[in-house]
Amino acid sequence: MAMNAKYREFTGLNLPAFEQEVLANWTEKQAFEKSVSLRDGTVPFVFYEGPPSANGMPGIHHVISRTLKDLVCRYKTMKGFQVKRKGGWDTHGLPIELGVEKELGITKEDIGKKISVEEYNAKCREAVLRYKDKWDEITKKMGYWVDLNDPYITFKNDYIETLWWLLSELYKKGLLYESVSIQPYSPAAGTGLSSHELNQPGTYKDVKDTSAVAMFKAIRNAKSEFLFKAIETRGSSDNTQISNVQQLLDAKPQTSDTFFLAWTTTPWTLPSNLGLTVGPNIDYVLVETYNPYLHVPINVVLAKQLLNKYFDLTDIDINSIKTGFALDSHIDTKKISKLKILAEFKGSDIEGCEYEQLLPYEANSPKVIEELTPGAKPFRVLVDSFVTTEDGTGIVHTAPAFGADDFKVGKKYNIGILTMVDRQGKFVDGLGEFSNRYVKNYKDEKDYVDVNVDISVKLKKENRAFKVEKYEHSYPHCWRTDKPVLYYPLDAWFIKTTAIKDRMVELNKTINWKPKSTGEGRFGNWLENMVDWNLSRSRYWGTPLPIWRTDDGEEEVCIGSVEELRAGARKADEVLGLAQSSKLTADSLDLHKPYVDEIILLSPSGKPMKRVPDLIDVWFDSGAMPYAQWHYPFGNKEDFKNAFPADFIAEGVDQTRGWFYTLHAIACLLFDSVAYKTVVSNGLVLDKNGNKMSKRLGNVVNPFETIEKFGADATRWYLITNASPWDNLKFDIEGIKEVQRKFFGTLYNTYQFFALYSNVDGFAFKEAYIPVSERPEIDRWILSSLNTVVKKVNEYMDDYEPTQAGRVIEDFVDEHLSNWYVRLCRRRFWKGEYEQDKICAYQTLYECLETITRLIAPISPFFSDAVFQNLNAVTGRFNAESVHHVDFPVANESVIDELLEERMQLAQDASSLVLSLRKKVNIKVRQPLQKVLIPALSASMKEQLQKVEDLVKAEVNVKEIEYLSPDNTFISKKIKPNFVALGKKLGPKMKAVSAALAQFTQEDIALLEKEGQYNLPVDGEPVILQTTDVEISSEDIPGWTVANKGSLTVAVDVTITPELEAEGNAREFVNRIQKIRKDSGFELTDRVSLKVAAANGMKDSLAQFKDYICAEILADSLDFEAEIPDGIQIDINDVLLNVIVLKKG
RNA sequence: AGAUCCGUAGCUCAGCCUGGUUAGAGCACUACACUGAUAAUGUAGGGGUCAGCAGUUCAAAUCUGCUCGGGUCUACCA
Repeated sequence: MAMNAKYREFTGLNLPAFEQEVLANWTEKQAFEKSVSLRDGTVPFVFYEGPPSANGMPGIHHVISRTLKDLVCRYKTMKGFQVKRKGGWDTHGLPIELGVEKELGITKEDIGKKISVEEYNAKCREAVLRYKDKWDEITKKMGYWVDLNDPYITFKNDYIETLWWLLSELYKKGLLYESVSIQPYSPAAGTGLSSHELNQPGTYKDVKDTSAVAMFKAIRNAKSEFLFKAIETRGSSDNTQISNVQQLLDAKPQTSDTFFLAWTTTPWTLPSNLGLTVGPNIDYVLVETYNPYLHVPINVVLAKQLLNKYFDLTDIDINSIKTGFALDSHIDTKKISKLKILAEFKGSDIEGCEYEQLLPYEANSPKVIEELTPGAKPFRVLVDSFVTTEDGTGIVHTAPAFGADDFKVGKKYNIGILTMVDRQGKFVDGLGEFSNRYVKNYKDEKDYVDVNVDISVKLKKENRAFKVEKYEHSYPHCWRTDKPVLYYPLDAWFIKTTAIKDRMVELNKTINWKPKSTGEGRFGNWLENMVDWNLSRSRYWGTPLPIWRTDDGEEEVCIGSVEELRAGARKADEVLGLAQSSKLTADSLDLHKPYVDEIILLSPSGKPMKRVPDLIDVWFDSGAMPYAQWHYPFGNKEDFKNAFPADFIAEGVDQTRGWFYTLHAIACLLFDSVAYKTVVSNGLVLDKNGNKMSKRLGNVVNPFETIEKFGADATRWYLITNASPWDNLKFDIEGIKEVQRKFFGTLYNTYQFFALYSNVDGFAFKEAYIPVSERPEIDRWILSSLNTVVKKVNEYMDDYEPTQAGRVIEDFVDEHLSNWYVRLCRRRFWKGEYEQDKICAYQTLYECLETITRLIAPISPFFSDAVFQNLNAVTGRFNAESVHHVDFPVANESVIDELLEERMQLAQDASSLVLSLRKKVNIKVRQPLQKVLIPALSASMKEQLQKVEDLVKAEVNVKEIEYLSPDNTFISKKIKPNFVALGKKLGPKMKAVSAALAQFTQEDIALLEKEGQYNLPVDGEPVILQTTDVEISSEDIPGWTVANKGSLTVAVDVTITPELEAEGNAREFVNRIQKIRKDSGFELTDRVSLKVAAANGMKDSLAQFKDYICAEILADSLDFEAEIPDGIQIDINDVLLNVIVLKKG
């Protein structure tokens, strides 16, 4: 390795420039590839790259999740693992289709008409990697190391073949099945809608619909007998609340007609009604009342909690209403004010009660129902927990075709299914006056008459409507046609994830979720409430479902490989006389539409089979990447085995039910394994005001600009340290600037400082490593702190807490290394000869810098490598080309000295206190003072302070420190309770004791200290206080200026004696001369001669400290002149004098 | 509607798990210092109903419940 003699020095901190240089260096040396290959033979650490879609531009939110992924991979590499990172691209799916349609100015309906499926898909394929260049660029510039030479691409035949294999495995296990599901459907557009489409802005609109409370007439039989009995006995009568009900009470039952009330906002679904659903634990009541439209007596059943929606119960507590309650008043005319409660019961009590069909026609006759669903038992009361008492009547009109819940409960009770609306959105034939009418105005008819109103009117007339009104609610609309969506039964293929739900829950518990709550809460709940995975998509650009079946649907096959397809096609060719094989050669093969749809296969009985038209959910594509990226099981079996499951994945929290779920589901289903052991879900990146970034708001941050302007490292450091990855990040450019200035600026300064003096002294770590124990206190201290930091950073990184790791490092660099170690040690670097102490200082600072570069390498890969390489170029301590090829620092526990770190904290606090006192009395630091007094509360405290005494004296410029022993009576003390200890002991007496302690005199405190305990009577009972029960600290030293922080108190003797003043003058003078040296552009080592014209007092001061002055300013001579006309005038403590500083030689 | 995260100084965040009496830091602002690291640094100052309410406790930013506000995901259902 080429060695440099000198450390490289820079003219300024320009992070982007650094980075370009480092990038070129990486490319040239193939640093990434080497970082992987250097770990050949070591334990692999498996990482999965969640494939981004390259049909859109990368945003700043991609930078954060990729930073997270990158830093973990870099860290693990430095920890000795081999971390391969195969990249990938997600290439299928709706966003791509939509993008293409927008570009071509077409809609879905035009596919197959204006443009062939073939052309359309070719366009999609083209669009898919449109921004790949931009992605590659951001990947490179942000320093994300991922292997993009051989990425997996989801549209490739090999990739799809693995998907087919997985699907065929599922099929073999009986986990892939076809069924009807209720999906959002747009009759106007003639297509099903995905949840994504339904979540487009503006699809949910507030609309006013005609809603009806329909009356379903109960049939008297064994199940419902108790209701009719209650009508005959008219309830148990005596719980009357309101008078004037004699009439009601005396009358015989006027009718036995009994109705279940059920509310709907879509009356058009009523002809398809097959059931009524009640909640098992909801309280229902049977009420005698009358029909508000026809004024005929009726009995109705509804949820008790919803009585007041229909009945005038002003000021009456519903819960107090019991059977027998009667009311006949006229308070609110809008509601019914005449009722009697005849019975009360739970929903489960009326399970199975039958009722008459509400709107019987030819098309929905029992005969038709039986034909559609043999054995179906419709028109019954069902029980399910989805029913609430939020709205309506607590009884849900159930039309299985038009609601997911309805479908589910209908299936449970086998009530059959009626779909009285066709795909155009109009009623089918055989529904009397409603036949062929559109259920919503789908065709923009000018004189459209709302069929829902007509249905309601009919119900009213027939004593089948209890209440009809306009109801405003939010309802989804098709984002393309703006027409209301309806939920409609469509054929779809499902994966039976519910079959292994328990196993998925169980395996999830073994996954390390960051943060934990996402795994337990969001993901855990999602698993608990899982439904089967609806795989089908009616689209064009995606992975085709590999199922072929005969026209009669009797025979079907699920193809699991290309070879199987070829064999099947050959067989079909032979028997059916086709020539398909040419479409299936390696060159011509394309497993997309329309090509695969053209392949005809042969059924076992010799019939042709066609592929079912569905594509599969793109989430299956990405969830299958652990297998498909290797083309498993068709090749690379070893690669797969070594890379499953993943040790670590990371994506945005929005992927919880996306990628995280599909990975988990497929792995559980087919491999009975988790797909990943640790998953980090990061939060969103918001703008600085906390708004979501969106193109519409124009608050999107361009990651290219950010990185070019501030550098990738500053951006990465900011993203990681500002907030935990899983918290949302309010992205503010100012924050990056701060990181740049504060963290990188400081580190850069520290390096520059080191390089400057090392180059002067020729330090190259050639000397033997000086044992830490032989180094000065402050060196041992910074090395102890450094190792403490190393220890913590390792712990945090192992725990996937990079934010904490970064903050610890940041704190060390700013507070300890720069603001204390370097500041206090500056003289050691530029004073004196190149001997032991100086070498100690160089070795110590070097070790700090070198260790820090390795610690920050995962988070800030560029700057760390630049500094590391510059250091290593001179010393050659590592045989490595890059910081990313070396090992991560491991803490040397033997160097960690907690007492030392503690006393240095004392020194820092003491110095800070003295400086603040100096400030208070306006004495500058350059003016020496004689003495500082510190009360030592214990022997150990005194010992601790003595060890750092010299540092404090130098830092605050005082001559001596004097300690006051604990038993002196000179200082006044204060006492306060040790709450933790006393609270446990005293409990409720705490307050009294606390108050008593506040009243303690100096004598009381002294007594307690002397005796070791104190008898304090509280409420007549004695309380014995031990010294450990209280905290005593010094407060004041009479006659001194004091300051304190915690238990540390310092006092300063502010008397300036003539000697001190003279020394102050001398130091002030040195300072001025140094400034002149610097201003004159002298080198650090230049020797000078000095001429001074000073007056009496000042002259004496300077003469007295002549040796000191000459040593400080590297002067060979200091001569006093009477007058120097052309000298430089300087001001020493308000005295003006002239000097001349001449460079020698 | 459900789940989940978040709410502490003008801004960005610690502290909360494990309750303890003056609630911290950085940035920004103001003033004063310092100066062979200088696009730095120190000291001091102002700035807080710890979102709100209730509870548990001798003691609550911290534990519990509810409410409000913001984000995300899921759902939208009579």
